[in-house]
Amino acid sequence: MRNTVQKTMILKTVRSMMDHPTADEVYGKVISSCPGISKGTVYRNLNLLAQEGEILRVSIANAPDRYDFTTVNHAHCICSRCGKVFDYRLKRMPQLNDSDNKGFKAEDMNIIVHGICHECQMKESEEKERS
Amino acid sequence: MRNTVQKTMILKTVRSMMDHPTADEVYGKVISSCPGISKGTVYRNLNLLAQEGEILRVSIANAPDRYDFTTVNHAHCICSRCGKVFDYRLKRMPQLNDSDNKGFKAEDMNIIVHGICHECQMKESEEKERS
DNA sequence: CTGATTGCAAAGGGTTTGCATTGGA
DNA sequence: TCCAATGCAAACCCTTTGCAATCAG
Repeated sequence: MRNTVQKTMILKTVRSMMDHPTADEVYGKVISSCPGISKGTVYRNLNLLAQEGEILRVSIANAPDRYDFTTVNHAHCICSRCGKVFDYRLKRMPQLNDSDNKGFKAEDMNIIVHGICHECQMKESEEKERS
Repeated sequence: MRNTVQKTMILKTVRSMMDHPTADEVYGKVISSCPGISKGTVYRNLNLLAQEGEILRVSIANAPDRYDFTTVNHAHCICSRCGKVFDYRLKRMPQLNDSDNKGFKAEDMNIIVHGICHECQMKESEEKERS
């Protein structure tokens, strides 16, 4: 496992982006500090960094994966209109319990809430008023 | 909205499969009662049926979508080894609450637990013994 | 009749992978 | 030196889509 310029810059870039960027968005930003870097390298290193526990990969069905500088597990929500992803605050995170689940050994839990973000709700009611 | 033979058979097939089949698995089964049906039709009708609320589409990151004859929302777990999907029983489903989340209007929640199923755990310990 | 639905095949998006080349330790 | 990491492009998987033909209402 080597420390390449590319890997270092990718990690630094993800840590500077607080808005759950996609691999493509990370690529778009890292290319300025690391010209000529390839998309494949970005994908490879994001995966490596996630495996090493440096960043969190947030997989969302029917949408590109996101990367999160925070590695503590928490719920996310995604807006069905604009596709933006936010942290979602739950009163309590549900507990994993293997005993009720036929010996399934749980290791990780992903919670994704689908809905409409505040901004898109505003836009929507504006559009309704106009018509 | 028409009632075609294909749509009827697809619904009947999903209702007969209790193991969270993928679109491809539904196709593999429906083709015997409906020879010559195309994969596109299966995808299209699974989507329609999910929209109509007849079945539940379970989207899982980095894995093909599954279809569930039960439409009440519940958590699922997927085995990282064999890819099988099961229902996952939680002590309590977390509550959606818009008030803590900057006006995000939550509509739906997906919970996926990743881990190893009982069968694969058994296989794994067998393999360890053998070596 | 007529437009919704089909079969087919091609396109699509996001991600991974094979390979020759490069470069860190 | 030597193998891990890179850049590039092609392959990959799952799903959707465009189109002419078909068929249910």
